[in-house]
Amino acid sequence: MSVLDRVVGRPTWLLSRANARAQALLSDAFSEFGVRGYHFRVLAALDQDGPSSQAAIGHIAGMDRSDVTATIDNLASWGLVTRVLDPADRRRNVVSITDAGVARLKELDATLARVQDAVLQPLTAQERATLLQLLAKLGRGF
Amino acid sequence: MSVLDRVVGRPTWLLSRANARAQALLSDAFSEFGVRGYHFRVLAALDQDGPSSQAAIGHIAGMDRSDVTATIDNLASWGLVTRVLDPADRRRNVVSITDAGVARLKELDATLARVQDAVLQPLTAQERATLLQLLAKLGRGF
DNA sequence: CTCCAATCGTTGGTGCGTCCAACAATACTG
DNA sequence: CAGTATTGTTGGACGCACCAACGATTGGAG
Repeated sequence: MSVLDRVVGRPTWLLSRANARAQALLSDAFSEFGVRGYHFRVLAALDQDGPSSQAAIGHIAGMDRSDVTATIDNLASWGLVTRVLDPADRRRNVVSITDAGVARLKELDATLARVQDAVLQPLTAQERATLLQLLAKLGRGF
Repeated sequence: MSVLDRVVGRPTWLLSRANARAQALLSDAFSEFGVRGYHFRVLAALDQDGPSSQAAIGHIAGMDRSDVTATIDNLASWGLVTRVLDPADRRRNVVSITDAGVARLKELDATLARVQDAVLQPLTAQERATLLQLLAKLGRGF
């Protein structure tokens, strides 16, 4: 027995276990590209909304501004995004995804899709739909 | 729109959101006692199995030995557990929960139960049962 | 009985995701 | 113009989970 009777079966425990497993699969898959969740989220935000300020990226991707800064430091050093001062508002940077960034994002997208499938693998199609619906209900009220 | 179309609805995202919400409720509730999840898990392990070595606690509670050490440092300094060298095997410590520890655990147990309810509050009884069952399936294969 | 392998506790470090406080530079408002 | 707000950056923190190394100790193989 590897876990406590008092804890096993508790919703908070089951949620954290299931999430831990999903995140492990995800970060494993992403690590093959030397990338973390933050990198993907920023790339996806840029692909979706086009060139944006870092504050806008943070808002869209649900990240703190300071974390956006660090993440873009990485992405820029890898040539996946460019960061230039906004001439119209010199407080802002205009961050844009590069061709290499789009290509990498495409790979990450495919990887992400595979991970979703691996995560849900123990469930039938019916169960998957039910689970997602219930999780969505649980998520509202953040 | 606060989140990415590409991410919302994805199982990994929903899981992490739902889990984040649950953990936030939990750590909020525990923080009123100045306690974290590790403290609860160690106290619960000791209450369940009686005086144990730190290695046994780690095994039962699913924690790394090093984290057990740090957690017991805290609990001992708060008077919730005692740690004495095992005369029968001087590599081991025998860790025991104190009366104060039992009392604290009782409070934490009640708190934990309230949190479970708060987490599941958006769901009907039927939905709760279904969710727990599906999460359990997902958790297997850790 | 000796030597080697295994175990225990401890220290110190890594990683990820999340969050906060402070600061200088710049923009906007009254 | 004065004061307020926003932006990016830096540096730090937290919680949970891991890992590597070390000395001390024990147990087993020969």
